[in-house]
Amino acid sequence: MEKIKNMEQFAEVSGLSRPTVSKFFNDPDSVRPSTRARIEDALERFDYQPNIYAINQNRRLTKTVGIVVPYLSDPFFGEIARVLELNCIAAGFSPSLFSSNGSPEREKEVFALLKSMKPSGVLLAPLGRFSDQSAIKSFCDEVPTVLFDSNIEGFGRAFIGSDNSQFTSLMVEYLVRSGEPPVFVEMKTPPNPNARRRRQGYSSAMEAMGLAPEIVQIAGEGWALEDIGFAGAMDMLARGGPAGNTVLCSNDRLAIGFLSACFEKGLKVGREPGADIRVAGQDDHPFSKFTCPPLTTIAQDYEAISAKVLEALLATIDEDHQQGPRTTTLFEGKLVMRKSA
Amino acid sequence: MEKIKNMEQFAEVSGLSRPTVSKFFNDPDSVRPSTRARIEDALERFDYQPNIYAINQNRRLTKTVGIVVPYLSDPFFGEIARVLELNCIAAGFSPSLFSSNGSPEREKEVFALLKSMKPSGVLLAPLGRFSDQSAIKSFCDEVPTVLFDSNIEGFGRAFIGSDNSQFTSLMVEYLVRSGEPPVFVEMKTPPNPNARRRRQGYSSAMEAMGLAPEIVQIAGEGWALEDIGFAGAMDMLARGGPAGNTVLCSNDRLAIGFLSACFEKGLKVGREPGADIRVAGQDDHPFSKFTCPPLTTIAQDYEAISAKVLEALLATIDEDHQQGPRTTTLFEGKLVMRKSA
DNA sequence: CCTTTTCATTTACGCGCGTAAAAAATATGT
DNA sequence: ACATATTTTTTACGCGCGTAAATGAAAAGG
Repeated sequence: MEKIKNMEQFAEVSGLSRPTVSKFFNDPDSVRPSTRARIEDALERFDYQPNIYAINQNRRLTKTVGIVVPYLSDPFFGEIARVLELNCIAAGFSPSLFSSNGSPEREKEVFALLKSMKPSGVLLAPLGRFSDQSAIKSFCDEVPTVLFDSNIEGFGRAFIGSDNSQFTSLMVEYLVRSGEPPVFVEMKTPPNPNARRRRQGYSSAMEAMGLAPEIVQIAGEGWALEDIGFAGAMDMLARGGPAGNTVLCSNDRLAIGFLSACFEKGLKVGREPGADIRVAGQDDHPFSKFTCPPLTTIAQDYEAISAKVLEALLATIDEDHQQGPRTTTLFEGKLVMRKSA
Repeated sequence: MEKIKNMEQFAEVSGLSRPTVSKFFNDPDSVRPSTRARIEDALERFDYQPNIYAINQNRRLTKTVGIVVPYLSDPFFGEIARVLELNCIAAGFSPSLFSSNGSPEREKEVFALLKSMKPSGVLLAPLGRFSDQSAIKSFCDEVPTVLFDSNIEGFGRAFIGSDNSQFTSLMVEYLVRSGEPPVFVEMKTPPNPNARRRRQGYSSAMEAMGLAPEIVQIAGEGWALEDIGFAGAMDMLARGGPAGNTVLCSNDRLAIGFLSACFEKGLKVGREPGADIRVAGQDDHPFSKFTCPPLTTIAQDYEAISAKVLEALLATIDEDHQQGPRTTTLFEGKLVMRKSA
């Protein structure tokens, strides 16, 4: 199979003019079916693909979509990045994936990179509390950005996420109905703003039921949430355990660490008569199904969220001239009853 | 801060000529310190960054490095991708991350994309058995590629991975020394070639100790390894369990599913006197530390592997003219004794 | 102070493609 | 078969930058 180095040559071997071929690559349906067939035929016989750099240089906007997640080795973000990538491809875009790696500096570098890529749009899950707010602001002003997972009020053209207070109150309701009211366990300095809403959701749900909220804030920095949950739980258990026999963790990863600590201490986790403690989480982390016992949690609908994220991006790309108002979409969680609570 | 749209204008405001500025951006040290200072000063006052597409169009090779992993929501690959990304940046490259998503078609698409990106090199963890071999071959011929995790003999300029048979024999030795000899549990049709070497390592280690290897192959396709491990274990346990009280899983993810099934069946896992069964894995998956009980496994040295991967890439980039022979580097695993076996 | 070396500037071309306008060819309807 | 609408070709320009060669200016050395 012969190598062809530019569109000029390819046009020649396919017996057409370069502008026609160019038109084909921008949209195969924009040329006559017979012409299209000739090009596709030539594509079989010759090895050619247009130079993406030359293409993108002349387009004001490229067909690229940036996807930015705060931490790639967190399976939650790995999974949502995977689904977003698939959706982008299906929509005819070329996704470009970045991880901030938990570092605000890296997040800013990614912004600079993305700006220079002139993407059609960016799907951004910001670091949250640690993000350089002004950097995010100026980025969102320049590039059509849809925020997900972690909201920063007023930034970006849309936010799609979970209704965190609904998550928590749903779980609190279930836990209270089926046993003792839960103690809420969270990090003292959580890296992301969802945690705050979950705490608030917990407090108001408890108060609405005439119960006194009880919150335990455990120490620790960074993204090793399981370690933090484990250490926090060991600490709590060493001090006589939580007040009551039920714990609601701010997220599944903390809960996974908590469960591990319970096992270490020989506590039987679950809702059966002989059990010592109930532990619940939130997020339906990919691994929650396999903890021992399997973790009762609130499920985020990954597919629905990422579908909506892309929908929002497409919407903002279309109406780019007459910008509509910023929209916020919150998905409700579903209770996933497993054996831990 | 004024916006500047091209290098011409930027050269003007910094009082230099465009070629000089161009030289600076290619290597800040290639211009006189005083000139460098003037440019960096102008960079503070004006908002300008060169158009990456125009830059890359004229370079034969870009400063990009492609990273391809088979499945991004697998925390193992998430973690190794994260570390590789960091190393690339440190080496002055701009990493571009792709996931094959478990699909050979997607893998080929990624190859096409990468070819058109003219990267300096590519770090590739192929899908393995399902990969289109000829596609990988032609890709490796065209782009300097370093394979990792999963080897395909003869392809790429180097392979860096784990010494899988060492992993297994190390674990077999430990298990035999500390209790009954293990039954080996693996998928009937594992997606990746490491599994085969682990099976072989198991067999030869057992035979070397005068023991009869016993292999259980469980059914299942795809990348939901925990589910497959769980179902396989449930099946085995329903049929009276493995021959003996010790199970060595081909990898940690299967083991995690296996542990979950044991819990479901009320079996006590561990090496203490009262335990029913011992379960071990391989890989030291990020979550193995938090299973109940924590999983005894063989640790891969992520940092060492990814450092070596990048080193190999840099080597092949330098000597691009006089290609040395393909090198293979295998890292030994370390036994991580936790409580499951 | 003058020569040599180093660095910067000028000039000019090319990369591979988008894209616009006008002319030519082809398809469509009657 | 003709007029009209659609598609394709021709021609021509521009994008932002790399890069090479020749010239000019500044730094270094004696």
